[in-house]
This record gives sequence, C-alpha cells and structure tokens, in this order.
Amino acid sequence: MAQRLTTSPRAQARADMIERIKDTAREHLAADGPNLSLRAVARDLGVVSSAVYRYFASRDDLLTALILDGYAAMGEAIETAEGEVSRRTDLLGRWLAVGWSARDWSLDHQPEYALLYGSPVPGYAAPEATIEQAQRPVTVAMRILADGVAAGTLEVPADRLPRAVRADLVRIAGFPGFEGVPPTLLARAMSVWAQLFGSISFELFGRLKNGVTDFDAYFEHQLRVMARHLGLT
Amino acid sequence: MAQRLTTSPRAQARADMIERIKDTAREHLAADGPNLSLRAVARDLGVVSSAVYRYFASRDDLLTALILDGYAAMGEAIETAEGEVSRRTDLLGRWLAVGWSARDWSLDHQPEYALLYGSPVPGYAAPEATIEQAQRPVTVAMRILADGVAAGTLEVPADRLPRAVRADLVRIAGFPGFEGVPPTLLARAMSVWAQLFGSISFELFGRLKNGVTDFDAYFEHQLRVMARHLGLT
DNA sequence: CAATTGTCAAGAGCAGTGCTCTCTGTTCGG
DNA sequence: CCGAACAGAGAGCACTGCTCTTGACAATTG
Repeated sequence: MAQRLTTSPRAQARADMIERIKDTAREHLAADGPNLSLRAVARDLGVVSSAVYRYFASRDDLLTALILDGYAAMGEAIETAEGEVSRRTDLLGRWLAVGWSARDWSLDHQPEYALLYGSPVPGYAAPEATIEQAQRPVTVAMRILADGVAAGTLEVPADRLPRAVRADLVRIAGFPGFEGVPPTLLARAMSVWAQLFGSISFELFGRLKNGVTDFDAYFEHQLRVMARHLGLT
Repeated sequence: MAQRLTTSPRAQARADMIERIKDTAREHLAADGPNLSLRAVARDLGVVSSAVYRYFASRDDLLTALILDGYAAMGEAIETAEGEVSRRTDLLGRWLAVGWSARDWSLDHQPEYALLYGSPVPGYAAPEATIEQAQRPVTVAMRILADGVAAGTLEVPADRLPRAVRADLVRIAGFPGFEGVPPTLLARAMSVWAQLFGSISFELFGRLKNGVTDFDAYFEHQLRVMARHLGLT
C-alpha cells in the first residue's frame, strides 16, 4: 500500500511520458491550431502513433486533458495576480488584476484559449470535470464582489429583475464560491463576465484588427467601464 | 456581348452547381461541425470528389464562400428585423430587434455562427472580403445610435476617454456607416457589442448550461441592461 | 454543317489522418 | 525468479484533402 502511494519507477515513467505528450501536444496546438495530429505528436516524441494510445484512449481524451490543464493554468494565473494585490480593500485594483491577468494569459496561450472559450469541437462533448474547472476563473471575481458587499463598501444595485431571471440568479448564487453575492449584483457580474470574454475573443480572433490600434489602452478602458458597472470605484 | 451578359446555359448550370455544393456543405456543417469534408459533400451530390474542385479551388475557398454567405444572411436578418420596427423614433425597440434577431439567427445557424464568431480555422487566413462583410451587422446598430443623436433624443455620454483610445475611436467613427456617432458613444457601443456576442457565445457554446434555465428571459434582461448603458430608454 | 475549343466528371494515386489489433520485448513486484 | 503487467512496434482499415490524367460532352466559331 505504501509503495502504491510513493510513485514507483514505472508510475513515474508513465507520468513523465504523459507530461511529455501533453507538452508536445501544446506545441503543436500553438503551431498548427486545434487540428491536433496525434501522429505528429508521436513523431516528435520519436515514437510510433499507436504508442500514444497507451496513455490517452483517444485524441479527444488528450484534448480533454489539455482543456483541464488550461482552465487550471488560467485559473491559477488569475488567482495569483489577484492575490498579489496587497490592499485587499482595493476592490477596483483586485478587479483590474483579474481582468488583465485573464487577458494576458489568453494572449500568451492563444490556441489553448480557443480550445477553452472558442467554438466547441464538433463531436466532442465536454466531460463533467471540465465544466467544473471552467468556473474557477469566475470564482475569483465573485470573491471580490462578496468581500465588497460584506465590508459594506460595495453598493448592491437595486435593479428590477424579471421573476424568471431572479429565480435563476438565486440558484446560481448558491454555487460554491458564489456565496454572498446578491442576485442583482450577480446579474451585473454575469453581464460583465460575458463582456470581458467577448472583448478578449474579439481581440484574439482578429475582430478589432482594422479598427483599434492601441489594444492595451482600449482594454484598460473597457475594464474600467466594466468596473463602474459593477460599482467598483 | 449581349450573350455574355444574359446568363448562358452553361453559366447557369455552373451557378446552380455552386449553389448545390454550398447547400449540402451547410447541411454537413450543421451535422458534423466545422470539420467539413469535401468528399462527403461530393458523395451526397452523387459526384466524385475531384469534381468539386471545378467549382472551388480548395476546401478553404468553400469555407470562405460559406462565411461570406453567413455574414450576409445574418446581416440581412438583422436589417430586416430592425426595419420592421415601424416607429423609427423608438430607439429601444429598434435595438431590441437587433439583439433578438442576432441571437435568433445564431441559434438557428449554430455551425455557421461558430464559423463566423468562434475560433478561427487554423491555417485559414480570412480574406479581405470577409472582414468587410463582418461589419454589416454592427452597422445596423450604429444607425440607431446616429439617428438618436441626430434627433437629439439620445444623450451623448460625457465619459472621459484616454488619449490613445479616443484617437482610435475617432478613426473608427469615420468608417462608412458609422457616421454621426460621437467617440464616447462609440466606445459604449463597442463594449455593448462585445457583450452581445459574448452572451450569445456563452449560451451557444454551453457555458451557461448549468446555471441559467430560462435563456429567453435572461437574454431579454441582458439586452435591456445593454440598452440602458447605451442610453436608450 | 463540321470542326474546334472549353468545360465537365471520372478515376487513379499521394500523403496524411484516427484508431485497432497483434506481436515482441522489457521491467516491476510478490 | 518467474509470471504478470506494461511499453512500443508494425501492419492494416477506412477515411481525409488534393493533384493529375483521361475521356466525353456541349457550345461557339469558321
């Protein structure tokens, strides 16, 4: 039993190989886009294609692993950036840290971003685990709002919400990590979140290319507009 | 010379074939996602694969044609819906028509939406013509704002814009169809546009699935939030 | 009207894909 | 130390986009 827990040499070798496969897969993702070729990955590793199937049951399985890693990496990047804001009462600063780190990570990992937030792969049905991990980034933002509400420094908007919308929001507010965010504020948060990733997608997918030139300034401005909509000063 | 202009039987047959190819390609797009197979399309048409190359130089060319058609179709759907609002001074009504028709079209043409607004195809570089057509839907929204400004019924926001952002916006405001929209309002419009398509993408790509249940009510609410941000009453 | 020219589809073939199956070595663990 | 678990190789299937050559047909011209 103890041996099972301490990684045996074989298990270690296996874990290493899995990591190597994922790494080269990420490289190919960056080079050739989402049309990831298992054979090409195997070739790069000096291994025949069928060998890869010892580690991943299918190409989709490999993609799922990359997606999970992606959400984790992005989530961690955002959590770290947000955690480095020393004045925890500086809600605006914390929000800006979230926004910028989300965009920075996306720009630095464009193919992975496309995998996470782009069009879903055709036959591919996202496993339960992925949609769980997907909430990790947004949770950071929710904590900022909850902190503000708890401290009384963040005004809860008095928006009128239609019945059906309110019912959904009340349920969503019960998700782990979303506690302490009242429905009206949550509604605004979800709007802002759509706007944040809409903006990132527009920029990454080239939809602003023949308009905006100073992307950083434009994004900063957008972030501040969102902040004002959330009531962050 | 006259014969050249009136479609000769051959040119007619050719145009028909092109249309048939695009139609079946759209069907396959709907069934199997963006992994469009030229061979499968040819099979459906009872034709060998190489024959398709008489009409489209490559698979990418066929995709480009579908993308162009997609923007045109979506643009037309939005223009029609917006045009059917009889009280032209009802800016909010016109905006709601734009938003709803954009979402309706997207829901009814999910694979095409993914092609237009999802992650870009890897090796595929969007030709100039596509990014031109891509502005057709947004132009409709701009006209609403310009009409409001011209009539004096829409207040121009007095937002403070950073220098670099303002410079970009002034240039963008000069695009054909964007005339009469002052920079501060344009900034808000672009935010809202990102939010609109962020919301549609979130819904279509399943990112709201384990939260929202009444998608229509949620979207309507979002649209009204956006409208308020634009100053539409 | 006949000949030529342009167009079309077919078929073979190339290089690549995901994936399965069988076979041979190697290495670990009781 | 030996049986079992494991890793990789290789062949093969059905598929993909794309190219090139060949033969048939129709349209336009002399």
